[in-house]
Amino acid sequence: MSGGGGGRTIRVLNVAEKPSVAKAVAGILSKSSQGGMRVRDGRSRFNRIFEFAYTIHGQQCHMLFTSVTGHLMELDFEDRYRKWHSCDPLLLYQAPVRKFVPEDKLDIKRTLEEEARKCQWLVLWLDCDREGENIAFEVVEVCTEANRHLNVWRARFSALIERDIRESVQALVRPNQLFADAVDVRQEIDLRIGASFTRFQTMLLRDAFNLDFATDDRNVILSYGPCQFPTLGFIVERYWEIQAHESEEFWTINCTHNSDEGTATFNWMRGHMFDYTCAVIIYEMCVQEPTATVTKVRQQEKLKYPPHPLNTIELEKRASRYFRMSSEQTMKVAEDLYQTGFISYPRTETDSFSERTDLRAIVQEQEGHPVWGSYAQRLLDPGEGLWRNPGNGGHDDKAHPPIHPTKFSGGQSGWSQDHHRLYELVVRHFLACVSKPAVGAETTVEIDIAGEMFSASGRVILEKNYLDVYRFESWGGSMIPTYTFGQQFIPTTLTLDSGVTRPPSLLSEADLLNCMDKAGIGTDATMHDHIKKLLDRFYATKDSNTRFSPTNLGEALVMGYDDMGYELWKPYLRAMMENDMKAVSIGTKRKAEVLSTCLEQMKACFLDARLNKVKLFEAMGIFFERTSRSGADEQHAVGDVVRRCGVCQESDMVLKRKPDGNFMVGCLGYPQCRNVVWLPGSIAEATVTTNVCSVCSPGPVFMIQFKFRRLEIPPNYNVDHLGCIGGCDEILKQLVEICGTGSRNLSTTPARGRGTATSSSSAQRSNSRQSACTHCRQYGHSSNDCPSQTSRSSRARSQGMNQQSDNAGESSIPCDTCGTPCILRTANTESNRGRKFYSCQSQGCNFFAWEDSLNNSNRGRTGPRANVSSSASNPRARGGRGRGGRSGRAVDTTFVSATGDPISGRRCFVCGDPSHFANVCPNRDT
DNA sequence: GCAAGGTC
Repeated sequence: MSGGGGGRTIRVLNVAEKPSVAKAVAGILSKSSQGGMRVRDGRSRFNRIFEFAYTIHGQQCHMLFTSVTGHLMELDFEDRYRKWHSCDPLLLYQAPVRKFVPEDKLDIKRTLEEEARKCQWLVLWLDCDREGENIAFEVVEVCTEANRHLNVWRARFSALIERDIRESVQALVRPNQLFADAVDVRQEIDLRIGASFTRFQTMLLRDAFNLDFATDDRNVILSYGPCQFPTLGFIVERYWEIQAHESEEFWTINCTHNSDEGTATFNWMRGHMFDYTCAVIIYEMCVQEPTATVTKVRQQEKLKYPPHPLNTIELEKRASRYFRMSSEQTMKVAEDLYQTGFISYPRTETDSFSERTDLRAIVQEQEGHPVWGSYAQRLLDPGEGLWRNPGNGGHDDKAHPPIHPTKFSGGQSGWSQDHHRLYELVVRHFLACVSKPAVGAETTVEIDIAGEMFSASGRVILEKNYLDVYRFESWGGSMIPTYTFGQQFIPTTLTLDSGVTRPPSLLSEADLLNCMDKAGIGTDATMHDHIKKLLDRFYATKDSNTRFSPTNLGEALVMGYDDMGYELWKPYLRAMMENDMKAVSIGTKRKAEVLSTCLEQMKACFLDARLNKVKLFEAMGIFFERTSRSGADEQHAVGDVVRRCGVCQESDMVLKRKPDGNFMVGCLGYPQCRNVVWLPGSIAEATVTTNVCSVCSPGPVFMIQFKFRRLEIPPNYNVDHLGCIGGCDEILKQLVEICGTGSRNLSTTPARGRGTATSSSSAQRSNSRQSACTHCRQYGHSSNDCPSQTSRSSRARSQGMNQQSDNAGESSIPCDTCGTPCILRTANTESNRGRKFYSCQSQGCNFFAWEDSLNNSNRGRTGPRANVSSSASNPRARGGRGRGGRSGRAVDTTFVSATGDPISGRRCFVCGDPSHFANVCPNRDT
């Protein structure tokens, strides 16, 4: 870059990612400025503008320093795709998307525009990560729109430290388009996958099952997201592992030895054995020759190092572990402490301090604290030798330092207990980081009894060092007596003890954060959001011990996708996306290429999931009752689009077949929009074609290929007719006049002469003369004939008995919701293998019913609760989900012991009583 | 009404 060094002062607009950075950088740069720094408000009350003079490469600059608050723009679908019923969710894989500045950011946008118009340069001070680069381009877009002549620069800084900042402003570079592209890719993929799957599974399942946890299940959203689902996956996987665990007995030999100096406990170096017989043989050998010989005595100095400097994930994990504080609450409190200046920025990946940080100054501030002040003093006293430069955790986001105290407090009056705890954790953690490790002396003694090796160890803490201030950690010490190599002794006790294997614990919040961190799910700033989302969505619960279990809903959803064979609930998808993003950011893959490949794959996956929706139904059916109502969502499943709705102007009109077999063209916006076009009742088949009517507007209006029933139309009309519902089709109008519409064919009274028109508006007028059904509020039938009044099972049952599909050999029933034939299929999942079910063949329809639930009047098999208690269909009892339990070990083995006595399995070795094992034998010590 | 990512 060239400074120019001309006499003219240029105006430079500087933009940071957040107000605090704008203030900090402006503060640093204006320090030596002659006129000092002026502050004024922008249009947004949070984002103030700092002004001062500065010289960049000899160029006199009038610096204006302001900020945004994170992303300035949002990505969403274009308006016509934003309503849930506006389109088939499949379309969301190609629906146009747009970036825009949302309402609540318009103030910031106006400030940027106003200031940009008066400036010659724009310098971007966004965080130096991919998201920051993307935000930088959002700022560029807004600013260059207002002033095309702006010279755009990027400042790269690794910490808000004077030297860094002063260097970076003299070494401005151009913003990195590739970094921003990578984020564009992520945003678009997240949006399309999230919205399509969320709409799909919510509309599919919400109204089909009684979701007993929700007060109003109409408002429940069954969301899917590439971060929230893998997070749920971790919880479910652990839960299944626990369910699948089969406890197993094991045996171990323990030895103790009392001496004048105390007691040593020696552990069997084989650990434990699952084979009782083997364990007994070895134990007998030891008992026969019990003399122990010391084979090794090792003394070592051991160090216990203080933790690395604190980043967000560690803060959340430790607050959860030490205080049982949720990650969400931790971040809330940390944000508070940050806003009030007590701690540094709390969203950071960085766990090593820059060499330029004045660590001693931070310690110095704490010297006056009544509790840890004296420790801080010791740290700064060279005579104590307690100081140690902090370790490097290996993470650096290049934007923020590790979390550390920035202002002394002996406790503020307005602080909650959580504020006190968190501040204390941050301070003690920082003091620990710059302290020497604890030092211990560890002694290990190994002995040999009849060829079996045992070991004991003891530890003495020599110097506590950082443990003096970091009260959250401890380092247990235990003494053992002195032993010498070759020394021999007779053990005080030698026992054969039994134990049982235990399943792993449910995941704690710290475990969960760990899993997410390792798998790259979410960022330091969002991980707690994903966890909270699982609780908000009723996918998981957290107990008082901060341990997570899946709810029935969470388990059912994961099980459904798992049964489909998809790993949508595993972290691989996110990992793959992360790899692709990385590739885009370094230029080895192109943005468009990654987007199209990934979306193509996800679209195929979405289509397949939709075809296999029965798996989701099965899984949900295990935990929840089916509803008797057929919800509006289900009833108005997507059909082929005929035209845009002229009434609501928002949704599509689609061709549908009603339960009575008649056709109609209805608006997907139902029930908000009730626009409908009734068609003649004499239609046998109707298919939307790709032909567009050349007459009707607004277009396109896709024409429909009709096939009429010969005997129901006059002989001078063709059976086949390519028609239009836009109002231009005289033949269709005439047939409606002659045959009536399907809507009235349910009624026993002849419909002739009452149907009038096929255009939307006149159809509405015509319908307005009829009264709506009092049950379902639909027109076209009375409440006596309302399909929703007949129970699904009895209707489907009778239909199922009376109707057979025309397809050779295939049994079918008309779909309860859309009338399309439902083909009888056979389940092949573990839980329901061989069980028959009906599934609607219409791609957009969700109807599903077990055959036995339709045929058995007592519905015995279908009660979901019954399934839960049945081990055959209960996935919780399946085993094999996780690591799988071992099969029960062989018992009642008989062998002859060293003493010649027969010994059978599963009895106490000491007294022979089969009711207990040796470790609890009352006679053991005798 | 949907995601995840910034941020107040």
